[in-house]
Amino acid sequence: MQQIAIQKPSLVEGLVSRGIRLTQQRRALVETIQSAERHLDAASLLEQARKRDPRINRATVYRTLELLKRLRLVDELDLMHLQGEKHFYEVKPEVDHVHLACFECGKVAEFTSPIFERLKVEIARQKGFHIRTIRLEVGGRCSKCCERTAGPAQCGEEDCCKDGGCRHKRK
Amino acid sequence: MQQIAIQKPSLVEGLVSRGIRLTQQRRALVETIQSAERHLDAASLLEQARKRDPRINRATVYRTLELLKRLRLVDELDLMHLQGEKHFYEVKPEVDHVHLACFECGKVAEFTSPIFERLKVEIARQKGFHIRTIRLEVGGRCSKCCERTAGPAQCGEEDCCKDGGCRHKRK
DNA sequence: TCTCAATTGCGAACCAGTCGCAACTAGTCG
DNA sequence: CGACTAGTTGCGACTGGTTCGCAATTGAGA
Repeated sequence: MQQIAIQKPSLVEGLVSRGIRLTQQRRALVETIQSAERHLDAASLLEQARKRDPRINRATVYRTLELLKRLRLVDELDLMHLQGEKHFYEVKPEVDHVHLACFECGKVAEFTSPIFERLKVEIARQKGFHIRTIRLEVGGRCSKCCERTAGPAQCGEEDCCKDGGCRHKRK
Repeated sequence: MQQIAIQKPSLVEGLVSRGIRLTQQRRALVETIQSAERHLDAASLLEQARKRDPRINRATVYRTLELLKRLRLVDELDLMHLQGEKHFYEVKPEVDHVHLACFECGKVAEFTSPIFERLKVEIARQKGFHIRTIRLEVGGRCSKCCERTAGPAQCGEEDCCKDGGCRHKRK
């Protein structure tokens, strides 16, 4: 039996099926997001997308992201402000997942769990809240960094790092 | 039997016990956060704190918040960008809670659940991730708004609001 | 009370994101 | 196929939250 990779929903299709005009720029942006290997912020999205179509403007990036968010085709992330205030984007997955951001090495891991799904159900039921978007982000120290440095502060800040990392510039 | 209110940890104490210098400005800021009835952003925190000590400067607000975050005495929230890009702050509670932001009426509700606690344990165990901070935010439509307007879009945007609200300016 | 590292105020700078408007274009209709 | 037009884009100025460098001030230990 062949292993079938989890298919991300097609953004182009998502736009066309809603009757949204598919411009050259939107196509380039959307294809870039779709094929990205990591979470892109607006600036790197622009940079990447310009390889497909150099005419794209910064404002168009933001307008397109706004559109995609509104249509719930992409999710917006903060990744615990690992890299300043900017936002990151990913194709909205079939199943919501947790983002685990390591303050030490900067890696971002993803995690799905039936318990997360149960939590969503409980929120909806107990509070009568209709969930449109949900964002669960965790900041701390990943397993590798826990092993590698099992104690002392990495950043030189007092009272910091010792139990899970920090976001200071390294000294 | 007397009902005992859940006590928020004291920020002043938290600073003093760590040997952090307690300036007039910090005291005013910290007392303001502690006694706030709603989630404050940096600007309203400044405004409120100036009633206690008018000398406080904007930069000091940000520097103090940075300090409090680093010491894990306060949590930083986005509240799903309900009101633009600014951040909100609250005294870090004994038990982590979910923030439910209604895109319709703008109210923010809080929610604690044993399932949330179990999820944290599972993240730590399954991924070997040491959690430093966790932030679970939900955007959508609260129960009152679901009752009040059981269907049509509120914002005038097409393909929007109909199942959970949006963040558009109302037309 | 003296001392000095830590903290503050000030104002300029930064940077992600937004806006108004004229020019352009995707997709429809004749 | 070519004209039409609502929707989209590029441009560049702007906004608003946040940060920074530096000189002046201050809390708290000696």
